[in-house]
Amino acid sequence: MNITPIVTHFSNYSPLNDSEVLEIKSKLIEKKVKRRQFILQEGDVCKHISFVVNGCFKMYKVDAKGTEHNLQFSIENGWIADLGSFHSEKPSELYIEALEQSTILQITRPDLIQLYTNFPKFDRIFRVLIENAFVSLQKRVLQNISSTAEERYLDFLKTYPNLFNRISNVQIASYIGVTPEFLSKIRKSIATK
Amino acid sequence: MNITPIVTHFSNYSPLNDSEVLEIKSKLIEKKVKRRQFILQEGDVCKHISFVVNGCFKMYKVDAKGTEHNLQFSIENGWIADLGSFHSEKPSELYIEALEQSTILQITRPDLIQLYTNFPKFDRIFRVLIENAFVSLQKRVLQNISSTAEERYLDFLKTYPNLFNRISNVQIASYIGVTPEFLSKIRKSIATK
DNA sequence: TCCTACTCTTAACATAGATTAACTTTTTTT
DNA sequence: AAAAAAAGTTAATCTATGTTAAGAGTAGGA
Repeated sequence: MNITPIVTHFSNYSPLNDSEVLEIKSKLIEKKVKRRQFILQEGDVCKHISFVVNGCFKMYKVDAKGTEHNLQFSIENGWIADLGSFHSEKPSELYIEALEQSTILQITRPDLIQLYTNFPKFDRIFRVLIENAFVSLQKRVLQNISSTAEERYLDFLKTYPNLFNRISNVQIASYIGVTPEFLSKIRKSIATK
Repeated sequence: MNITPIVTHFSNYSPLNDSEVLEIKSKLIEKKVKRRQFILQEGDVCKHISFVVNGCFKMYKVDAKGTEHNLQFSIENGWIADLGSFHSEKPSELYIEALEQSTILQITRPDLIQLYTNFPKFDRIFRVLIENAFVSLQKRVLQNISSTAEERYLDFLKTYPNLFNRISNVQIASYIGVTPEFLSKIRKSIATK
């Protein structure tokens, strides 16, 4: 199990010493996930937070009509979990599915709590991580209530330049909250400008 | 300066000992704010996070057309700040304005960092606080991309029962992302069901 | 207490985006 | 390589929501 990516990731927030690296290593579970495979399904409790070593995931909700709505994508060096379910230990309403063959490193809730207790530094690291995620989400909420679909699409391309050439427009449409047909119309309109 | 409300608030996450209470006390700035007064305006760096002792605030963005879009409300025992600006120390694009005569307790960034350093417990407390805020925001994003305006309005009433009888429908409309005129239509349609 | 500014509602008309369905192209699986 | 599945596009039609404008009700500040 190669834990270099996650150690490097944490070190960007706060350098780790040897005992911290050992502790982390003892708590990580490596998992290989095939394209289209789920690591969380509606009704299950989210038992792990997952760090993406390589590959790509989407987290989404399926509404009453059966339509998927993408809440989040994660690629290399990102995290993915239904944090609400993970902390409340209640069944999730979300799915997490691999869009590509992927490798992840998972931590369970008891292990994460132990980690926080033994090394308060991880409280700090995860506080900063989640603060950043929170700020990004706020930006997305603002955009959802104030921008047109075209603006949201253009902003998506700008904000996630490493993602848009890797996932289908169907997935992007679901993320920005329009139908694939309408996104197609938007793309045509942009192209002919 | 009465700091009981904020001490009680923190104690809900993790009990504070005497030295922690003293440290907090030394860092808090009490501020009385009149209705319609701003504690943050576009272009200014957000210098404080503010705990609401009593009163009510809205945080919003003004778009190119001059329309306001409400990102967040905060009442008693809530926090309000543009966390992005606060941490990056870059100018904010947001306004924070009192909807009622209010009292707040503010902490500056240097003081907060000192607090984290002296008492790692606050890393923990704020990590949990922000995790909860993050989960709520995720729910809002999902709703924005998957629900109708009527569903979002009904959910607002359910989620914030202490707020809807305290603020105008104009403010609610701006929060759920519709015009006041359309919210009026929704309310009529609900009433005649 | 009055005045002014805001809030709420209604209605006619306009538009962004959804729906349905059909078809072609590309990607994935076997 | 073939078959199957998914992605992308187009167009016609429909619907949720926006816009503009006007009037009545309410509340906050002087």
